[in-house]
Amino acid sequence: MAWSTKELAELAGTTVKAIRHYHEIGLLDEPSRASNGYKQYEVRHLVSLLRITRLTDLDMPLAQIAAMRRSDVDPDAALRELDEELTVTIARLSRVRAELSLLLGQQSSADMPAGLGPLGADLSETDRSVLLVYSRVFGLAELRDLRQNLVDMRKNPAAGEFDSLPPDADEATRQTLAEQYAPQLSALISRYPWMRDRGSRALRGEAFAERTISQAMGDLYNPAQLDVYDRIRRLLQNDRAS
Amino acid sequence: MAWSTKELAELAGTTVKAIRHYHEIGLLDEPSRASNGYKQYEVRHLVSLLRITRLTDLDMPLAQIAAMRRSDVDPDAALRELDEELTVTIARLSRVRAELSLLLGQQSSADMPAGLGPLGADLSETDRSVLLVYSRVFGLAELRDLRQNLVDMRKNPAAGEFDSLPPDADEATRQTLAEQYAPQLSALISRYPWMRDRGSRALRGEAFAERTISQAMGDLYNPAQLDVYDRIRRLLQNDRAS
DNA sequence: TTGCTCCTCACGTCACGTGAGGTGGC
DNA sequence: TTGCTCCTCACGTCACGTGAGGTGGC
Repeated sequence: MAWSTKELAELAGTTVKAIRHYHEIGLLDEPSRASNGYKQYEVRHLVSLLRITRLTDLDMPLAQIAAMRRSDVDPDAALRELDEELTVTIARLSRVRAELSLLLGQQSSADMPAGLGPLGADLSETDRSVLLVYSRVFGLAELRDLRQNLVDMRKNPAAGEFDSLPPDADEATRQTLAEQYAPQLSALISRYPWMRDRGSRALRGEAFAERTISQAMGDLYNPAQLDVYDRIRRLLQNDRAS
Repeated sequence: MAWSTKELAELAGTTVKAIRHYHEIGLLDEPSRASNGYKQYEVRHLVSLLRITRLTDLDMPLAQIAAMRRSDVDPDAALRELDEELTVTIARLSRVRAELSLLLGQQSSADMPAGLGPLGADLSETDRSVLLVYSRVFGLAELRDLRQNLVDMRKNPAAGEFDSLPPDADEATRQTLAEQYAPQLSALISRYPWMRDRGSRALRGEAFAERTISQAMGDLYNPAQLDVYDRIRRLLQNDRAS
């Protein structure tokens, strides 16, 4: 006339396997057995099980339920702790939802740094990669300036040629490209003066930022393109020197 | 000059072990190795990894991220699905918090059925067990009536004697006890008429409710106490018959 | 030589779920 | 005999974490 495992599970609104699991970890006493080995649950097991399911419904870990049973822990303190964790979790999930709705509402692609909002469709894949790398070493404010930079540079008439520049482009071509970009970059640096010593804005130290960025450029641009950057840099230095 | 696993982890705000895990499940390509076997990560790995961490931060399962990568799934649909799950989760956690604050604020003990609020301190452990069992086969409204019943019966002058009734109590004692309880129970049944055919209120069928309750009583009361209940029942039947 | 970093197994965690294979009751 | 229930392993799931034991660079 006692309850079977399945009946107990039904009564408690849980599963047979959950009950067996509670037995395994010693959280729930095993009942006596019938002659055929079937478990015979009594009210005391249902009472224990209901306490467990109630607390697991509150997202309390089984280990903590066990601790409460051994009275290692003040029940009230455990519940308060649970409540604090819930507050944190809910806050996090709400932030996640907010970010999701940003991603969904606008066309901001998922492989752009968070916080930049939409825009990025006007950039090449290389540009987006550059932005992503920069996002790991600079703050959001710097990132916005850099994105604007990249967008403006897209509009340079030489942009197409730079993108498709073959690795073995000859010197004249590289120099011409550099000269086409130099005035624009000069203007950009005047507009965003911090770029002159961007190291000071680096989040994790100047050395790390420089290493990270130079490696990224080595990955993203071919030798000819890198040389164009180098030539631009020298042109701007001469500019300031004169 | 490439990034080490640790550097990549730092850049992406994750751990070395997470990266290795993504390699294992084929979610992130392995980079080429240096002569000493060290991994050499490039920008493309950082870009891939950042997409992964961004989506895991949104609580997207890795399997789904993989599906998105294989373009098995529409990214937007995946994000919307995520959003729906978040809505559900947040709602659940908020309900949990509400229940927690009930448990904390009032002195409602954790081994009472949920929804009954406080009160229960006036009941014996046996009574609380009875209520718990009833809570699995009756609705909340019935449960409230039953609790009131138990509280009222606590006030019966014979309550103490019933609780400590020895299993081998003689017949006269049992009969006297039954007669002390009968009028009160009679009044209670008039007050809550549904109790006369409680089976019709059972949530999961009358047979199940009857079996559950009779087994619970067998567990909770000794033979003498059960006999008292039986005698009360007969007294009430005679009452109605006359 | 010492301390630090990188590597690869292999096993652990959490709360169960999912078969596999066998037995008992009607 | 058939179908249903119960039982016990043993392994799987999810997203990694935690050592163990070995090697390389300075």
